[in-house]
Amino acid sequence: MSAQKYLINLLSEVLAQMGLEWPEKASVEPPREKKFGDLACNAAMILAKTARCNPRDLANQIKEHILKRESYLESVQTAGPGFLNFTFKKNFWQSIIQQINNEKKAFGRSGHGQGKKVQIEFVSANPTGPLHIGHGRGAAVGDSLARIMRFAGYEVSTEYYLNDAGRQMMVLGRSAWIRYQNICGIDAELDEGHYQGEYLLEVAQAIFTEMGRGLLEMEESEALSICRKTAVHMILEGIKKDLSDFHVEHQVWFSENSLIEDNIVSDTLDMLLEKGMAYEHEGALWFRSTALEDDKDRVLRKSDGTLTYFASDIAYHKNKYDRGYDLLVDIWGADHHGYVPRMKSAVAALGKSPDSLEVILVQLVNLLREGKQIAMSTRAGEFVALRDVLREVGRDACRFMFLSRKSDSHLDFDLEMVKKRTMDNPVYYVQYAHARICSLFDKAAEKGIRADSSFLSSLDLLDTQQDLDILKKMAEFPDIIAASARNLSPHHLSFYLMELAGSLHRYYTVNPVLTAESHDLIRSRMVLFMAVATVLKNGLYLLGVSAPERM
RNA sequence: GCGCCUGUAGCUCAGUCGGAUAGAGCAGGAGCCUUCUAAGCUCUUGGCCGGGGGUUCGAAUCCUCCCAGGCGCGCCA
Repeated sequence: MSAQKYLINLLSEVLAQMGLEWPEKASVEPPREKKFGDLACNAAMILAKTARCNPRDLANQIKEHILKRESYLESVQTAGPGFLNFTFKKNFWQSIIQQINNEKKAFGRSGHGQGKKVQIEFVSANPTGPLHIGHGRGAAVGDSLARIMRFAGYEVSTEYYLNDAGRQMMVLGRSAWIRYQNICGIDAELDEGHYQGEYLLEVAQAIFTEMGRGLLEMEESEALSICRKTAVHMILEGIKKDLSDFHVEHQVWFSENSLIEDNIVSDTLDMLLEKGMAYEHEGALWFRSTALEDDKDRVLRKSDGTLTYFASDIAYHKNKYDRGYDLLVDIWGADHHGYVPRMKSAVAALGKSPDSLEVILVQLVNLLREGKQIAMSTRAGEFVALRDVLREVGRDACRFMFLSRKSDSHLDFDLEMVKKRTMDNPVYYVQYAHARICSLFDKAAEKGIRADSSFLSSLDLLDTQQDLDILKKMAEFPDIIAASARNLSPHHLSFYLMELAGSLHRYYTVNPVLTAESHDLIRSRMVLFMAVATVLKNGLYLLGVSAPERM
């Protein structure tokens, strides 16, 4: 059991004895300064009003009650305006090693999510070109969040929504068609509305290789259809490869077209009409979003009869709910933030709580090289592709960088910096801690020293301040996972891993392991290191970053 | 004009449900390898938490007004 839970249970019992209840708002957390002990609680200050006495007196009463009991606590102190500061016995912390050793890969798992069914939809870039660096950030956040939430006891499914319907696809087909005609020596020009990217040249080349000049003989509509389908297929394959190279998994690929073909969109629109949430006006169909959270009504079907993306987006979200998810997480580029109110309105119109849709807005990535901005313009086709960045800086560094920031803060991504092996680029700091431990175990094996669970008996030798620092840090891991899941914030985990790696590096520098003064101490430190390696590896896995055994 | 996000050390950023004297890395300064990986460690300099008001035992955190930067406000996608 975690120290936090242990204390909350203990305090709840004691408070009950005193005729008080554990206040939900109270917190049990590590205090800023070590001299205040392992964990601090503010319950006395919160309860002071209802108990009608001053916080310090109340804290003292609670303390007296606790001291009458048998517990893992070494000391209880009151301090400041009414904090209760707790210090645990050393064996409480030492036992974390046994727990890690028992649970191994599962250490850090919890039932925090209570099996809640969650769907995370992310990337969902239109299949009109390769993924760029901004998509990469969303991909890293979504994939890691899925891993973290699964670990924290949620039932998570990941999904990519494929916009394979609508005008954009037509434009894409025409752009490829023009490229194809160019290859055939026909004078046709891309205009501003077309996709300019070089990758369409590859698409056109592929068609030419397959069909020769055959398309020129066809009706234009047929040729366009071939161009469109080939382009979408090839681009989609590229996107899938980019994602798998980035170790990003989407369990479901959901086609917008299928929503239309299966009449899910039209059924949804009918339902909105029935509920009075949609109305006809000037030949178009409108969604009455002002009745809910939006500041103006939105068009669902244009007067020319075509659907807006919003119409299929509503149908798509309805379909998600119909599949039984309790929580929908959408990860969008921050430039789409204006859609949040209308989407929340749509959710409400579907009869669901707006809180059952969480939109994570991922800020755009500012790509730099040695501090100088690299210009990016999607329209001109001059964006920097994710695959190029991966090739240059590597998957691990790229993912860790994306996951070391709050997703809604702007990210300066300096290519030269991300390649550096310094603390500007902490991924190596964390991985190095893991590699150091593995290397040490190789050395131990050479010397014929082995350490396994049979050495867990001498853990009481791990009693220095540095031992305890590292033990307490490891004990935090399950709570960090749960908090990252609850806040939909993978970056908490990145910062945690940097701290744990720091504890390990400090420990390593000062405390010899294989040349420690006694056999028991050697083994104790080895099992300590084994536990640290496990936690680092589990944490890195959740970030989608490798834990190398050698560097 | 309206709305959303951001503003914390020279730089890049953490700061969870409002908690104690605001943190980390980098950069600057001073040290540490005959010893398990120096991609490391130790010490140190550096702050009006954008600004003003408010809420309370207590505010970087909540409310309000202002300032600066980014983004969005279409029968576009």
